[in-house]
Amino acid sequence: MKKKRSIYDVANELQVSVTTLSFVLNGKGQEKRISKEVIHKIETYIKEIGYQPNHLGRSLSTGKSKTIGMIVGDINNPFFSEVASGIEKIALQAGYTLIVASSNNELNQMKSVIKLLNDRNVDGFIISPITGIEDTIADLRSDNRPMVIFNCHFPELDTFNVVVDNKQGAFEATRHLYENGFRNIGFITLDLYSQNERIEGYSSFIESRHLNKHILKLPYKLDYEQITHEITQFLTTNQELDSVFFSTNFLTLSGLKALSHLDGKYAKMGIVSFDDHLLYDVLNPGITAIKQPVKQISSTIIHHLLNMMDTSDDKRTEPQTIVFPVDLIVRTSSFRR
Amino acid sequence: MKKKRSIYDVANELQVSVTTLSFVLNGKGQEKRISKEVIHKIETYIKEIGYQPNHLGRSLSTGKSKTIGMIVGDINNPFFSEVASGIEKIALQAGYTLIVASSNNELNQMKSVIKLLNDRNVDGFIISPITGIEDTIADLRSDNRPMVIFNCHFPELDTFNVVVDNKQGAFEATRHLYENGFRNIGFITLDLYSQNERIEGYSSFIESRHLNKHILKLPYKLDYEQITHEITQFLTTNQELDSVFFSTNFLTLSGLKALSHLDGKYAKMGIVSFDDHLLYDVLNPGITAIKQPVKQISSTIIHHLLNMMDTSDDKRTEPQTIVFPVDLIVRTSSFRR
DNA sequence: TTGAAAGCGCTAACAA
DNA sequence: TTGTTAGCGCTTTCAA
Repeated sequence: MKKKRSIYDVANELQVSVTTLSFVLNGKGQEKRISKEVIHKIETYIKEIGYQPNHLGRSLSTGKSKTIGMIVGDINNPFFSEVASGIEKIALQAGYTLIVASSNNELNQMKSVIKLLNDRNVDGFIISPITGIEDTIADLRSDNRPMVIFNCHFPELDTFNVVVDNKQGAFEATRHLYENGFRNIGFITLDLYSQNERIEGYSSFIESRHLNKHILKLPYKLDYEQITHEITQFLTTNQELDSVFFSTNFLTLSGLKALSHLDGKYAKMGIVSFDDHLLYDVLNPGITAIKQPVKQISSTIIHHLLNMMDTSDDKRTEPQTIVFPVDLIVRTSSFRR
Repeated sequence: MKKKRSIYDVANELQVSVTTLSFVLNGKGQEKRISKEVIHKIETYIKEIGYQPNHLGRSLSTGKSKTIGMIVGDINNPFFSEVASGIEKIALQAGYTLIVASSNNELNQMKSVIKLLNDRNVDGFIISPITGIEDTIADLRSDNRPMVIFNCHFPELDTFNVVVDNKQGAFEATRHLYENGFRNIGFITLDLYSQNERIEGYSSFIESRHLNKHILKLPYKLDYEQITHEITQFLTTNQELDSVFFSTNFLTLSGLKALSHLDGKYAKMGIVSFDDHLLYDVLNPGITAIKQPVKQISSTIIHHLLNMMDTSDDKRTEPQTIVFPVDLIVRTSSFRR
């Protein structure tokens, strides 16, 4: 691997000082009153030889790595991968590189990737948190690290959060089933912090109509087969159910699998899923879903983070929680068939 | 943000020299014959204050960033995200951070992210290439940069490649339809380099039985709606088709959508998809698919790359192409119904 | 308008 | 066995 030219080499070849060169390289030519000719000469030469300043040297010197660390539950989850790719795009344009790491919803894993990213001197964090990580976040926060929390948040921490109205979404999904004549609505969810508001939304509607709650809260670390098995159990032991509201995409898939294995009666169950999926449109019946505004979420996250990273510690945006409404995409699965 | 201790600060506090400290920090204590007590003292203190050497300083000094750059077509594609997360896991354990960037199948985008990653001093590349990128890859190659090519490859470049037997897979998928009685098999694919072998596989089988080819090659940059539209067109203008083989996951989704909009006759078409998907199992009929061995692919890629990065330029593994076989997962969509 | 040089944090050759 | 010190490539203060 051929060694790249350093700024000294280039300065030498150009017969200018490194200072001058550095100024021009950083677009401070005007500001520092470098002569037009010199600026031109430098720029031409740079382009010609394709010189690129070494990022590491620059980072070490400036203390900024121009890197953003993002921690999601699981990058294979379409919601996360879409948010991540939306963010990546804008980050790139702003000169930042995005490093995405998965926590797999495990506390230790999450702590260790935060540490890793920290050791890598990321300039900012984007985190989808899980229970138990509060302290770590509080530490980063008190250290004044630019950071945006998304997907769910801890109200007791004064962080900058971007979330959707999970409670309202779950409430409406449940109501939607109710309004279509379903009275025994089951709710299948995960034992994850991010699901709490959805549970609240469901419970809140059920209580408001004095219906019976049927909640299945699954450990988050089960695989597809196991979840399908658990759901099958749940459905068969709760014969009165006429409809189900799934709290995530993945659960819906397992749930549909489970339903398809059961007898005819189940083919008529009402179904709603939290999180939309391209395939829901293709299925028969089409699956009614709560859709999160992914584009808006990702763009809000990255713009605020960029803003925080550009601003000096003291006058950063106030901590706040931005809540996006969700959409109910009505398809046929939520109707009586 | 509080300033972190440097190695000098710590050396001072410990009353040892930076050299000693650096050696111990890098696990060279034994090798450099540092006394057991000193090693112990250092390790204890390090742990106590939670000191972590600055990565940038280290990288600048060693010339290794301990970072791997991966370029995929689109991180939202489940195939890529699964390969990426498999790689990330192993890379992390080996002390490497993975940066994943999407090319969106655009040449310029791909060139610019390769440049970006290069400027970021990544130690190795993992690339899913597209047409037109040959020269860039050849440059990296002649520069002796550790690199693994996957998904598809250019036989004329002597790179290290990890691919599946696309041709054989497509051949068998087509044969499978044939053996189930379908005689007018359409093939819907994309205008991407990575699809060429699949086209060959299809063509090869069709020719071997003297059947008629029906190929729809779509521009890769269409969105879901447009693709659905094009497929609908294709199906209605080729009334003789009794089955379709879709070249990618995403095409299958659009295709199913298109089929669902057409009249009853289409409900009986034979269907096979290249690339499996969790949902294929849930659909009715279940979609028969060619499944790539994702785990093996990702593990092979990263292990070989780690190996290349650990080895001095001259005695690296010979360039070679590792080809994995694919599996045909038979479900009901490929039977006469 | 330009140059010299210190410093960012770390590694490792060399000296002691 | 430990300490000194010269880089790694860049930014930026200070002086000219």
